[in-house]
Amino acid sequence: MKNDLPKTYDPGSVEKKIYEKWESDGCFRGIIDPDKEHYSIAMPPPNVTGQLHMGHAVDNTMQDILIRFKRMQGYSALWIPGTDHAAIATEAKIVEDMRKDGLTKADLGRDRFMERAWAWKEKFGNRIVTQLKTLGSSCDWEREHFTMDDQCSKAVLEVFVKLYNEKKIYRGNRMINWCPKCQTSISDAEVEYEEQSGHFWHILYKVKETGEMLEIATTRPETMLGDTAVAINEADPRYKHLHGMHVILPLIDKEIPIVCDEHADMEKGTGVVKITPAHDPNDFEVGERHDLPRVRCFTYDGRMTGAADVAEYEELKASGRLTEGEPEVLDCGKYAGMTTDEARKAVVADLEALGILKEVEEIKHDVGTCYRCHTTIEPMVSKQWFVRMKSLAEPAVKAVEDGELKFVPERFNKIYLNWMRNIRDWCISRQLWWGHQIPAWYCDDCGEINVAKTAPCKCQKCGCESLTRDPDTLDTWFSSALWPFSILGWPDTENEDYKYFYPTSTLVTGYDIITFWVSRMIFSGIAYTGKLPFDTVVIHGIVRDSQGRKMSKSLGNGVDPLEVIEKYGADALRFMLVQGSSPGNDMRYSEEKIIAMRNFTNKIWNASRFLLMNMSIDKTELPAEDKLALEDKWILSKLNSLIRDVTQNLENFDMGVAAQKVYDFIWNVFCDWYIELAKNRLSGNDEEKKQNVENVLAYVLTDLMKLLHPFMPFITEEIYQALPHEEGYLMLQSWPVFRDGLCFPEDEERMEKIMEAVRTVRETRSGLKVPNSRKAHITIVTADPEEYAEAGDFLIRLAGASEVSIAAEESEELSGMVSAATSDAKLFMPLKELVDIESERARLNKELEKAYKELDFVNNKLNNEKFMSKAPEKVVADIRDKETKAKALIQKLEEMINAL
RNA sequence: GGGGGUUUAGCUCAGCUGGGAGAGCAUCUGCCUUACAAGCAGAGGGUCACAGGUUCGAGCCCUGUAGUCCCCACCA
Repeated sequence: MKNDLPKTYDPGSVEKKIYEKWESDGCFRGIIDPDKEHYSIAMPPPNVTGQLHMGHAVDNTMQDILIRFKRMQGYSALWIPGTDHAAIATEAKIVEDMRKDGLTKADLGRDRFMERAWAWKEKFGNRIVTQLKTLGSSCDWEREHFTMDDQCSKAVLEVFVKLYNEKKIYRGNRMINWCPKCQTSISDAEVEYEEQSGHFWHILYKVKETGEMLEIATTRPETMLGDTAVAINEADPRYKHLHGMHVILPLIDKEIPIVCDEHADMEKGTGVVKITPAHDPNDFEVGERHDLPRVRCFTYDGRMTGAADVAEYEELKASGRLTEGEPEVLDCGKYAGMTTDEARKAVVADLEALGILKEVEEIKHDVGTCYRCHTTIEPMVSKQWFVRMKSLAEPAVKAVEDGELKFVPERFNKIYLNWMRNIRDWCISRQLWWGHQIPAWYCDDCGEINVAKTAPCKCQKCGCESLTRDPDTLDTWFSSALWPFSILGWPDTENEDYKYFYPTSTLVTGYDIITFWVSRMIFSGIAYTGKLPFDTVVIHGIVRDSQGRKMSKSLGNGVDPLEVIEKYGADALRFMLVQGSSPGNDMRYSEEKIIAMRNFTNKIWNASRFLLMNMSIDKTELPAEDKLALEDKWILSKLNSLIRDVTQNLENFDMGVAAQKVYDFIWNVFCDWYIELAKNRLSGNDEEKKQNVENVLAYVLTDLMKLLHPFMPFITEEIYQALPHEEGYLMLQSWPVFRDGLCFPEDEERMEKIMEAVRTVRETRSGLKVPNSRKAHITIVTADPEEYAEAGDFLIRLAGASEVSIAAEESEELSGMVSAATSDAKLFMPLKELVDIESERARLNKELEKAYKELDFVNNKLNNEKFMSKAPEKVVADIRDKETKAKALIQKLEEMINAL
């Protein structure tokens, strides 16, 4: 007997204690067991920059639900956690942090900077781990990884060298996205477009040969200094006479050719477009086609180039180190040193002064910005490392087309395929220090590129021993692309973990990183391990604030999951995040919702408390079938269906639906009905009955705790431990299975009839405003009294009956009583004084009206020949059943009205 | 410019392959019924955005329209 349990559930005191026990007893450990099938998940590694936010909470809750479910189902489950070094994001934060101390990267130098960075990583990486534990994540911490640890770094080197040798990685001067603030290149995927208002400046360029003025529109006049051509469309009748001619570039009076190129669209603007091959992706391509010189007029920190920049270029040229395709540098003269914004103003002013600024148009256009710092991106030609994507993308496209890998929900297949089919070469070098340094050494003598896993002692070409390592690091996604197998020991393919747990099973992540990460893991897995890294990608949405806005630091509307857990418990938070959500859709956070879930934990707590207070058994054993009461069979049968449904839902990744069903069952079936009915036997004197009902209660509650466990691991474990139970933890028990022997459809039906009677009485009493204390002797008149054998106890317990008589026929003495009807029975209550005959008649007539409406509906169907001939049997049978019931109800009601 | 999501009760959202519309919160009524007032019992509240179509039957399938959100794209 335990009646000392507190009336409200206190998650704070329970959760931490349980997690520690699980962990110290090794419950999270993935075990290599050849007799079992494996189920593994690689956790999307949170960045070491920050702390847990709601996004992580959803992501990890969903993974934990799956892993706990599969673990209980008997799979050898492994969930590998870890963190990501998040190159650019982390470096930016570290640099910011350094600035507080008045330091810059240059002040510290690379080695000391890295020391500082690692210290940062330790601090924030650990914080994330603690936070994931608070959520209840059942991951194997002994296998925790970090994208820059030895094992992951080894995989990175392996891949880089392999791809380089296969000529799938190359270094070249190509158009890249440059972030002047982060001072690094970024990949196409990392550019975010923002609508900004800007201008269209119409500038007049003079044609050298004819002297006429050509009108050219641009949004970026400052780039004109780097123009090396203007383009027209070959077919454009307006400019046919200009083929092969030249224009004089204003401001610097440089002669540049007029070229014909498909890029020039006759429909747009004036049909003439300036070409700046070094600073515009399209122009770059035009330049390629026409072999135009590339002239760079911006520096890497976002200013106009000047004499010093030119000198630097000349020096490089003189040393013979200039690589192919490297742009020339222009001395912008009076504009040199200005920021691009300043230069734009100056250029426009000068053009205007010259009288060749024909028009200024206000426009809105999309401007590329850095996804980390939202600085405007400068497209630049720059020498970077690239991955040739075509051959890698092909099998990755095919895998999804062929259905070997699927996204849940399915619509994300499309998004993925669209991206993968249109992929361009991936710029993987970053001008950062925090990351995997590129394993390339340049010969100081001959310039040869030496790529190797370890520093070579001499140049492979000329044998010179003076080598300089490429200072750049790799895109952070380069290492995370290898995550599912690098954490399992690849490239050591003989590693036991790799052999057993790879490929992983399911990937759970948000739709926002499908292109960044998911797609790259897919092609990487295929290319390097020969296998897809997972077979299913479960996509969830993002958590928004209560007004539907994205949670963000700048809005200050973020909700800290830890504070929520502190206040309401991890179980409540987890349940809120999945219940009522659907795959791939965003959800809103609201305090009301989480309170509702906290209330649910409390409901569970109290239901369990009630059981424990009445519990005399110390071992749960389901009574033999003939010892089961009607309500026992009913709940067991319902539970059986619940097990089947919830299992199915979880297997389909419908976690929201599964959660909802368990919630409904616990609250509206188990608590509201079964526990109330159980009280009949619990408070009686029959020891055997008492034991039987205790067993059923414990049995059902135990299974419910199992079904709920993946969603609410803590409270279920706590309750399980308090109930009579098998040795060990709930989290390691086996998942309930559907049992043929526990299907009692007839009993379910009989029970539903009695429940209908209970509801009808309650409804009637409520309509009459009968005080709760006022009990009544209820008479049930039914053609089949057997069916209602148990109804007496139920009505007494649940419907304010003092006594219940069951009769096959109506007798004299029932006349003058308040009456109500179900389709199967008439119910009489001596509450006459509460109602006069007219209002009683009105009440019954209202019921009757409803019944006739029902009959109308049914008749409509039955008289519809097409329906009768085409509708499936089951539907027709259902209608016929309703007809019978409606008719019965009408008959009963009419008799009652007549008897008034 | 292309693609996708979404539109269901006052609010937030479910609704599985088409078979008479659901939950939580909020509202109203009555209850401290010995697990729970963070609770119990009952009630009200919806032309499922709009217009067509397919079907015996449409919230669900098809076409179009509108609102809203997002993604992708090189628009000078």
